[in-house]
Amino acid sequence: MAFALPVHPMKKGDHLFLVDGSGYIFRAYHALPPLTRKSDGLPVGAVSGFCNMLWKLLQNARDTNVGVTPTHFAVIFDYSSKTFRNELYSEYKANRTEPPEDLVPQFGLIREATRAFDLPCIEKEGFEADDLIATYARHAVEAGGDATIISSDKDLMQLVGPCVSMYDPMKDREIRVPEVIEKWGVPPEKMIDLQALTGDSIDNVPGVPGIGPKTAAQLLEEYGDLDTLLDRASEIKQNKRRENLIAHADNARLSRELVRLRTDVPVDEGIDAFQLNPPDGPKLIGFLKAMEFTTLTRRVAEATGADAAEIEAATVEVAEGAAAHGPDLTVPSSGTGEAGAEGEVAPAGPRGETPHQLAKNLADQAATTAIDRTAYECIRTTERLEHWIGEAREAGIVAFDTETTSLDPMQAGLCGVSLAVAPGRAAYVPLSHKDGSGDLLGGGLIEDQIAEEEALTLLKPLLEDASVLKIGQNLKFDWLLLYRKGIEVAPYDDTMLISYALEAGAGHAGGGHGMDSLSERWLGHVPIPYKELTGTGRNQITFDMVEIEKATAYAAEDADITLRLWHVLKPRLVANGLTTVYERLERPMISVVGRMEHRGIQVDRQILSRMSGDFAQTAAGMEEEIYELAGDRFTIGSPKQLGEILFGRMGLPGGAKTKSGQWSTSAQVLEELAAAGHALPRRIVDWRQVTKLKSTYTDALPGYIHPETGRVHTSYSLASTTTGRLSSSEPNLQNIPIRTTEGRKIRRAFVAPEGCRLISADYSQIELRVLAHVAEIPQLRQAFADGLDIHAMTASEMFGVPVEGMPGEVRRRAKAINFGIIYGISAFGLANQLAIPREEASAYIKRYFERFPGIKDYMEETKAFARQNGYVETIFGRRAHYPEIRSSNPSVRAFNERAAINAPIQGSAADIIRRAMIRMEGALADAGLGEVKMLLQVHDELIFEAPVDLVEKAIPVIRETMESAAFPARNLSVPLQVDARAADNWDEAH
DNA sequence: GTGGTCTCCTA
DNA sequence: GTAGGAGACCACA
Repeated sequence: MAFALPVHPMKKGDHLFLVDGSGYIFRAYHALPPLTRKSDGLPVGAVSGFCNMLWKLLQNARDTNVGVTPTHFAVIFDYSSKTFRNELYSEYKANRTEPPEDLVPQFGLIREATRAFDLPCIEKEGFEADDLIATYARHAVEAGGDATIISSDKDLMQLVGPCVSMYDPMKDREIRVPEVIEKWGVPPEKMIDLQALTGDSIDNVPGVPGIGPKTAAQLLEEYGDLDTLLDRASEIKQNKRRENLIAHADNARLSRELVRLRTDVPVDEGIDAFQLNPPDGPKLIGFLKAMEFTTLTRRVAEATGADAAEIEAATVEVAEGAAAHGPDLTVPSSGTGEAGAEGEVAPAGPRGETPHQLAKNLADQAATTAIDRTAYECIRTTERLEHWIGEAREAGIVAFDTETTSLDPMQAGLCGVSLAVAPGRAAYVPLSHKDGSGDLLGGGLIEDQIAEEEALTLLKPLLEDASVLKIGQNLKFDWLLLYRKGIEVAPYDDTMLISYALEAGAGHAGGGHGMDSLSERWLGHVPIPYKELTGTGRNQITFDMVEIEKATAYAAEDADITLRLWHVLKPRLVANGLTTVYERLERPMISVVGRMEHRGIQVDRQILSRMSGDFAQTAAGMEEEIYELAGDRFTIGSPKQLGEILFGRMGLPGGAKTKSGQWSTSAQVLEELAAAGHALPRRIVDWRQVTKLKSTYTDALPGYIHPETGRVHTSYSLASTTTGRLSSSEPNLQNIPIRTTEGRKIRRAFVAPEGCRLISADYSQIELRVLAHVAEIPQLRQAFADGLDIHAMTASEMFGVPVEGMPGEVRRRAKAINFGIIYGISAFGLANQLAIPREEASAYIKRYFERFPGIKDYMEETKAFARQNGYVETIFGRRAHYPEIRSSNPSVRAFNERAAINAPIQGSAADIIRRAMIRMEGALADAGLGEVKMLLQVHDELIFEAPVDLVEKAIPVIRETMESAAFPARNLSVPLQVDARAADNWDEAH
């Protein structure tokens, strides 16, 4: 260990150690025993290896093969592998692997570990660790010192020289010039040329096909360097090798720029700041204890003379790739920002600008370059289509949009496809446009259109190409349409979901995250309205009847706008720390939900038809009685007429008024009148129930049965709630009745096919559990840990009534209060719910806050946060915006405050089930349960269809996946509980 | 035909 | 008291 020296600049004889932190993480993860976990399950294997390595280098470097003691020390990380270039091309990386889930939390922990060792933790936005290491190594040498790079990455070997060496901490092996030559056959200064020839499949550096390290070394030995080799490539005897070198010379030069490290990064910290100081024993021990590294804790205590028993474990936050570093989730890539931009984003600006400037320029360009609809091409031949596909491949990115005959992706026919490869460079491929000259059966196909099948055959490889990023707006629609046609679009981005991650609830003009409002908001451009082409109402035509010229302007514009929006919005994810939310919670839902919608659920038409008949008879009888009691025939379904009868002619005491000043005829009002002994209101309530069930469910559902699949395919909206919940429509399958016996029967029409069962798995009390976690309420946590009846526990705590033999009414009130808390309680609302005086409700709330003071704190903190920031966050970092929370109108403000209190709870629960859904297919497949299909989501419930013989095996897999869904991103302080059951129909399964 | 209002279904 | 979607009615075009 170095002595405590006064600050001094690095000088001759000094030795700088530069640890490649990001590289180490991946290497340690794979090299060390996989299942090192803390007692609470947190995986810490890589952190453990990292700490041991640091300690060894700091304490006993001389005893290792490094052989020298450092005077300066720094740990370097990738700021985020999503530097601008990854932002633009993250999907461009072939073979890019997502890090394993149990490695993810360790990214943040390793930074924490570095700080606990009191070592500089260096990263710089827009640059990779390798570039920083190269720059600092140069600084050290220029100051007359030496540098040792702690890494075994071949990408860094180009830096090795007389004063710079490398050290592989796993093998305790030094890497100097002879070692590089031994391993690669070339000296360090030729490593760049060697890598340019061999390429790198992980980082997607192209290189020259057919040339591996052996051949590359031999060629460089013979020709000296890459330029000479390429100039004299024609002399090479081997035919294939010569042709490849000539054909891929440009790739080799590009690759050289990708692998060359930059030594001129404008760093924020000088190397003088890396001077090594003695460790802060207690601080380090606190961290090590928190990690439960007992052996190392003991060693550090011995070496620093601290008493480990006296020191408390530190509190260590586990973030899922801490917000600002979410992009660290991808494997680091090589190359510099400027080189990566070469030839691919040429319009963006001169070389040498930082990646973020480049991204900003692209965004500005996308937003400000005028949209010229006359510049779009109409693609009418396969040759032109192939040309555009080539352009898309070259760009590595393509926005696309499908034009169809219907808004329902399960029914829609394809009219055409549009593509955009750069802002302003867009085209439309008409496939099935008609001129109306044909007969009524739809003849009159216009000539000079590529046949759909032919076009899709050409497009499929592009749409499925792992190295080309596809961009859509509301992509689930196009994804599902193409999925029906045997194309699985990947990889992709969705501008609607990016916008949603950025500002759910922000509520700007135009409402949501549709293309028209996004275009207006971000590009200042109003796209051609769809209705301008198709008309509206009874004269509306389908898109295939639109003139091709107009269709081209419209469709190509959509693709153009989508691409521009992506340039503008995608960088904002990084800037706002929302990349992780988008990549882990939003984007993966497209294919998961797309498949669910595609599967649909079987609905028994007979059951519904029979019920409709029964309901019709019942309602007819009721109507006669109602007319009798009212003394007149009227439209019972008209609240206005009903109000006039009840409160006008019959003179019953009116209760509440509606917004527009009418007497309310809500069920609540009618129930009160019925309780007061009036006959008519009771009949009305019953009639409404029956007609509601008939019109909304038993009559409507059969109309949604798909003509070909015979099943019902709902459509889930991924971006229409403020909190992160899904919504379901056409039909809405998230509001199928359950509360009443009559209504519940409708669920019996949702069935499993012959030989299968439906499995229903639902989270028990998930929102209260989330509340107990986020508000840190000890009694609630304990009650959940003990598996108690949470409402009874609440009642017992509040009213002092023992749980044994508690009256139902007492528990019911506590339950209402618990729900009220989740909804951002008000005395008014609780009084309403429980039909008690407001004063009494007030007293309940007061007592609740006294018993659970953490709740009050949570509410106040949440409101303050929302006022301060205009949004609130779920435990996974999803944001829900409440721009009106600062309204001067007290009722608007109060409403927003309640919503802001509710959103983190409802939204965290929504995030958890999203995580479960995203993992479910893989979990089932891993268990050999690929035939078990997830069909529906109802906020806290998932419905599956499974072959009978797989049901018993599937249930534990489903339950386990759901119960562990928060992990490892978050360690909930409360267990999640899932109840699951199987049956022939949804009623009995639930 | 479109849009607002009222009511009611779910978590 | 939170978050949704949908059907019926009705006034407006």
